[in-house]
Amino acid sequence: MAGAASLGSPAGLSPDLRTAPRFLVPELPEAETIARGLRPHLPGRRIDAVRWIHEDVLDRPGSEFAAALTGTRFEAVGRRGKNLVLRLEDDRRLVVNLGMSGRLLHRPLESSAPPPTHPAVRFQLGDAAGELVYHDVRRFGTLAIRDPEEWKDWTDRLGPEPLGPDFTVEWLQERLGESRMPLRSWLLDQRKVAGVGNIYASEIAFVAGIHPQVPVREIPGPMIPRLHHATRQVLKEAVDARGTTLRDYRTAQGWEGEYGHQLRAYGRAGDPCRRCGTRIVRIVFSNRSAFLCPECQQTP
DNA sequence: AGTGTATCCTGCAGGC
DNA sequence: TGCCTGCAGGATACAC
Repeated sequence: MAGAASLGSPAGLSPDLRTAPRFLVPELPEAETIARGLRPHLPGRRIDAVRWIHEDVLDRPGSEFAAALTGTRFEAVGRRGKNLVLRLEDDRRLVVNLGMSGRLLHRPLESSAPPPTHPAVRFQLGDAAGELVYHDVRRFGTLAIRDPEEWKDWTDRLGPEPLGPDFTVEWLQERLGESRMPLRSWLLDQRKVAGVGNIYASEIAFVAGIHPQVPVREIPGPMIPRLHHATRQVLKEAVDARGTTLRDYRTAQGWEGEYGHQLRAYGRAGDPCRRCGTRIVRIVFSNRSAFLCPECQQTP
């Protein structure tokens, strides 16, 4: 199985289903969407009990994990790159990396929503506030408790937030000049920039009009503001759309994101480029698919 | 410095 | 109908 067919589907499905990616990749917009969904519910809530269904997502034995959190209150809900950061009242953080299929959802005590199919960890909240459920089909996600020093070390190792003030054209220009990595690989490296995964990397390269395999130091200077703008634009649009619609992905309230319909390149192999009509191509490098328009994204 | 491979895990498409 | 295989991906470790 190669090319378009690997992300396509049998004839007979609607065009939307045929072209929309159907694999979960929670990236910055999905994490942001979940954070926004949890923010009204978690701050101030006490963790009354922690039950683990799948210990393998925890950073320590389940009993230790539960003991470390029980009785503590959530203070704030944040995000760092693709990770959710739940700050506790004692300044520790519960850092949730969603991996490939993780999601974090709040369930009120009397919820009419169907129960989660693959719960991995459940946090029972005090004051009849229901529960916080970490749900993860594939369990590539991780939940780590970090004290303030560990948190600082961890967050310092990540690159800047692409939607934050440190991600500037000047910074980008300087960093790109230091590396021979292909653009897609560079964007995926969380130490360079935090929050971009395989879906949005293809989208960003498309919007910027740059081939994903171009070594970043060879990107012409005049293209760098365009890449900077494309990065922000794609991520902002996706945040506004509440993430990409993917089979496994749901927001904290159980909604589906809308960005899947707006994808320009990812998952569209064989379909016409929305800009020029040329067929979108799927290539594989570094063991991952990238999607591009061979006309719009010629190597500079 | 960068690439490729394997690992964790599950669902699902496709072949038979 | 169902079994089997391959594939998808984030992060990481490791060999080259």
